[in-house]
Amino acid sequence: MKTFKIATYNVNSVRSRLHVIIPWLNENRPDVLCMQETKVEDGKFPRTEFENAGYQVSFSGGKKDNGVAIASLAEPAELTCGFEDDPPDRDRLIRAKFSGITVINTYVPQGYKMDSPRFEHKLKWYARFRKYLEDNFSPKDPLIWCGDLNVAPESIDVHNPKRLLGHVDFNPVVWEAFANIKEWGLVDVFRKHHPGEPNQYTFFDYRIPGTVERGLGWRVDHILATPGLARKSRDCRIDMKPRLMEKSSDHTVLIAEFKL
DNA sequence: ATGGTGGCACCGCCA
Repeated sequence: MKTFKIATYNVNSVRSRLHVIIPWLNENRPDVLCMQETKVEDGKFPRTEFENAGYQVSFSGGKKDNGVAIASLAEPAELTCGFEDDPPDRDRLIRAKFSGITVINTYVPQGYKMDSPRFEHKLKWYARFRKYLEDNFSPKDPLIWCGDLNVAPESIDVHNPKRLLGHVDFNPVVWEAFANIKEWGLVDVFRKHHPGEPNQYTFFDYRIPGTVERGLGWRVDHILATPGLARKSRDCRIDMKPRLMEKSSDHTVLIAEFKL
C-alpha cells in the first residue's frame, strides 16, 4: 500500500515566497505541491531552489500576473498547460500525472465584481473547465482538481455570509457554476473529512489587520477528487504555518493524503 | 468597516 500526499498553495509570487516554500517542502515532503500565482515568466522560474530540495518542478507563467507550477518528487507524466496547450490560458492551468493520478492545478479567474466582464469570463472559465473534464477524462479515472478555485461553496466557508453575499467568490451564480463541475464527478476532499465544520478557512486577506486572530477567513482553496480516488483519502487539513509566517501572503497550505 | 498592503511591472493593475 502506497500513500500519495498532495498539497496546494497560492504563493503570491514564488520568488518572494521561497523562504517559506522550500522549508515547508523539507518539513512535509508531499509527493506533489501545486502552486498558484507564481507571478514569474518561465525563463525566470527559480527551478534550482526546488531541485536542491529534491523536487522536480513544472511551470507555466507569464510576466506579471497568474502563473501555476507543480513541484513533485517523481517525474511528471503527460505534462500539459492550459486547456489546449495554447495561450492565453497557459498561466492558469497545469496538469500532470503521478502514480497514475491525473493532477489538474488551476488558478481560477477571480472575477473582480459580479457586474463586470471579468465575472462573465470567470463563469465561462468554469464552463470551459467542465467541458475540458468531459472531453479528456471519465469520473472513473483517478483524478484530482486542486488550486485556488476562487469560490467559497457554502455559508460555513466564509466568516460573514450575510455581508459577503454578492462577492465574486460567494454568490448563487458562482455556486451554480462550481456545482456543475462537481456534478461531473468530483468530491470535495476537505469537506469529506470535516463535514459541517465551521471556521475552516484557507485564505485570510493580509490587508485587514488581525485577520487571522479575528477569524476573517474564506475557504477558497480546494482539493477535489473523483469518487473512486476520494474513497481512498485518509486526511485533508489546512496548514496555517505558512500563513502565520508571512505577512504578504494570504493563503494557507491545504494538504490531503491518499492510501492507494 | 465597503478600508487596508504588497507584488510585479510600468508609469497602474491585480489580489
